[in-house]
Amino acid sequence: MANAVDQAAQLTQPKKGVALNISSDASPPSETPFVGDRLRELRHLHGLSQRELARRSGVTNGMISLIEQNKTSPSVSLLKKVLSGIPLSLADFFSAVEDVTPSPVFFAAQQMKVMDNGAIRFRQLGDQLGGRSMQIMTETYPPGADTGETMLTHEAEEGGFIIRGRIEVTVGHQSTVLGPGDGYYFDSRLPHRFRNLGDEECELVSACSPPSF
Amino acid sequence: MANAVDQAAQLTQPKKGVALNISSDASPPSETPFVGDRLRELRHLHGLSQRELARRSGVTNGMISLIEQNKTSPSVSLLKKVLSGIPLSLADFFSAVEDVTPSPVFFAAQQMKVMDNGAIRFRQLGDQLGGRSMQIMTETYPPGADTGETMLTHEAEEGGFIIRGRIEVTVGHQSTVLGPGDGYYFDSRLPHRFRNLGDEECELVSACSPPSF
DNA sequence: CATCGTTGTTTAATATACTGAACATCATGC
DNA sequence: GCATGATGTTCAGTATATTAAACAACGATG
Repeated sequence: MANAVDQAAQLTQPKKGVALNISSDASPPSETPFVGDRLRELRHLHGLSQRELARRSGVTNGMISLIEQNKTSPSVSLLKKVLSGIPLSLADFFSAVEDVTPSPVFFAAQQMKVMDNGAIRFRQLGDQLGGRSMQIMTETYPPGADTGETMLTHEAEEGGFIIRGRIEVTVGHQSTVLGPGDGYYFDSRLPHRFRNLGDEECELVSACSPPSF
Repeated sequence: MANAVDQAAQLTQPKKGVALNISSDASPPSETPFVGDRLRELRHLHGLSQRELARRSGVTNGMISLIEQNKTSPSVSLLKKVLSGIPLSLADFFSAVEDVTPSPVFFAAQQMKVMDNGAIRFRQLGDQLGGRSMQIMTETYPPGADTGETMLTHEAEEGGFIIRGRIEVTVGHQSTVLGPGDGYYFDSRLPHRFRNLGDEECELVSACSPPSF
């Protein structure tokens, strides 16, 4: 397949030593410039200095500097050593070329999205979950609260821990009453239902992957 | 900080080729042996000879031979040239065969796997998580408990809610103290650390997708 | 101000990657 | 038998990657 292109490419082979222009005046004998760019980005993302990464990986800081400036193309062997200090696999290093800055963000504290079902109260971790792989919530069921039978069409898994109170969990045709410290885990496509049969409030922490809404 | 350690470390630096400890005797100092293996496999898969691949990629056949015997670790730049003759991207070359085996099953109640870090106690939801997409746990940190800096090489996301007590969460170079009702969410590849700085036990519910261990 | 302790960059020396050309084998054909 | 042409390997020479140590610049001490 497509060897006309290949033949054309051969014509452009830089012959070598004779025509070497490199070290003369300017700078860049560089190839694969994305390598240095990505390394620098990753290093910053992890809050490491060149020397700190050097110490962790057993590579000299000068080498890391040269790589990041694309003044040299590291051997696979050395690059692997460098990445071991982050740490990151070669596969991830090269695969995430497009994945440069998207989802991986950190946040904490109480950026919660509170939703209300009339009876049941949800506090979702993070007010927007675009691009995330999980949806984590606390769910509070007053006495008598009932989700009714819930069905999801898309593929997901769901689980959680009971924090306080008791609640009846029904999945498929199995039914159990769970209390503090108990947990559940099931395929979201199965019909499921949560009911607080007791006379005290029930709270649980749940996680769903991928997010359901 | 701590340069006595650094000085000590310098003493142990393997000076160079002389002190090579790696392989036995005959074999050269090869690292990343999978590179040569994978290249040879791919070349055969495409029905190419070393010389044919050399011609297409503009790299000498001798070099390809050396790489495939793991007698040298090619520069990223050269490896890219070689792969362009197949053709194949660096990302595809390094992307390992990650088998995704989905088998979402249902279970409930208290089939917990309790683990112990010496200080920190984990209660994992479900005693086996083969094929599951999430790992859900309660984690209990006694006063003073500290995970140390934790890093993961594989791609994952992680989040949780604080149930009781307070805990310091550090992700990348950001740090926050969280209390009951607070939560966190981050990319697991970022270095992270949990420390209980207070004098009362801290409990939280966490979820990780995909499971980390 | 001087003196650390960081940071990233650069430079001479050296180890090693890389080339070009040879070597070694195994086929095929005459 | 000696060719010719394919294969993969090895070798000397050269270009380049890599090291160790210096340099330059910024902040925080005191």
